[in-house]
Amino acid sequence: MDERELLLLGMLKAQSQHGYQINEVIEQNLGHMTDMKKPTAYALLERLAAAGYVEMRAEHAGARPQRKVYSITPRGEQRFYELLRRQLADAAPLLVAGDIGLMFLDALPLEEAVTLLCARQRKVAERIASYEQAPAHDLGMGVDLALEHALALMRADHAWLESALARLKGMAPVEK
Amino acid sequence: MDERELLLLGMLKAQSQHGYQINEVIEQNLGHMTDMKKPTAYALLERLAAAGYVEMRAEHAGARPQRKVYSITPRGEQRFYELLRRQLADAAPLLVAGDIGLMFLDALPLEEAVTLLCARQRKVAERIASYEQAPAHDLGMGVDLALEHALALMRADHAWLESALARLKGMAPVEK
DNA sequence: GGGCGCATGTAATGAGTTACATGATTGA
DNA sequence: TCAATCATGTAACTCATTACATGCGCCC
Repeated sequence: MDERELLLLGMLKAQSQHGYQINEVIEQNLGHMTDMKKPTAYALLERLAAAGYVEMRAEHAGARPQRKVYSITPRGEQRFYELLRRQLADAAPLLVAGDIGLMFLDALPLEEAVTLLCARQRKVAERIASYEQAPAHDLGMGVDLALEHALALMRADHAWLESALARLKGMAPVEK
Repeated sequence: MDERELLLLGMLKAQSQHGYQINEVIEQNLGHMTDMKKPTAYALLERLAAAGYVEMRAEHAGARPQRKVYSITPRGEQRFYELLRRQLADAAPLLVAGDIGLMFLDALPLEEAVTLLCARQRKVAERIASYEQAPAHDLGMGVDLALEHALALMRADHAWLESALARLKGMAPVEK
């Protein structure tokens, strides 16, 4: 949750924006980094405004619907740096949901387990490919770093699956 | 959420248990795999019972407090296999909270960024060490697989930090 | 009899998602 | 005029967490 706050503050620090804009950037450019949904972002922006971290000014200027442009406040900048420092120094526990499945792998016949993990590996490969051709940086070099980090983890995941599959296949045909 | 259901069903498939027992195993042996808290587990068990996936029978046998022993039902086993297959074949999006921080790294002076990432790397190293001396397997070989997988990812994380730090340090002293 | 371990929860709170609602403008 | 896009949400629901509550038995 903190990371979503950091994301919004960071985006507003780079440039004042209205909610729709923010949601567009998230959907189109940052889909790899967060899965925050639109209503969540709108609600968070309101909470940030209530906390005094951002300011809202209505703007039904020339354009069509009235929009609410948010800008970061000095207190918001402080908050941004606080969250940023905390998150950079912190190592998230890194719980992968799929690991629970791995735990019970031996409940299935080896052959099927291999098939399923192959499918998983294929999906990981696809995701890697989609990250690799990500649409260049928009918000500075940090985004590249983050993307690279995500890629490194996914490649490790793929490699681990490779070795696990090799081992599983190795023990499969013994019992026949 | 599905993975928590899978975890409980898997544990009950291996052996009928009461809630307290399950929570103990989770706290003591599976702390690396899930962060589910006690009240959550109790509530989930009730939901599973309501759904007909597990059966509950009260047992105020010899021992002290009355306990509720849960056993998996045939429908529960079906559900278990369904969830297991889905999760084995599925590649979770793998969103790491810390990546958001990385995105805004350039908002800090290089030197400080390096210090903070060093701290993060240290924490990752500690976590790796704690996983490495994990208390052997309890629930079959699958647990070892899952642990190994988690370790592989953490080692990749550590290695990536190493290379990123090297690069950052390389560009630091230019501007002085 | 006082504290610890066993065993089960409840209540309050908050965060997030999905699906839906609303209304204005622009282009075909 | 109809659909798409812009722009903002609300309502209902689910899930999870935290902090607290309860009560029994065992051991010192």
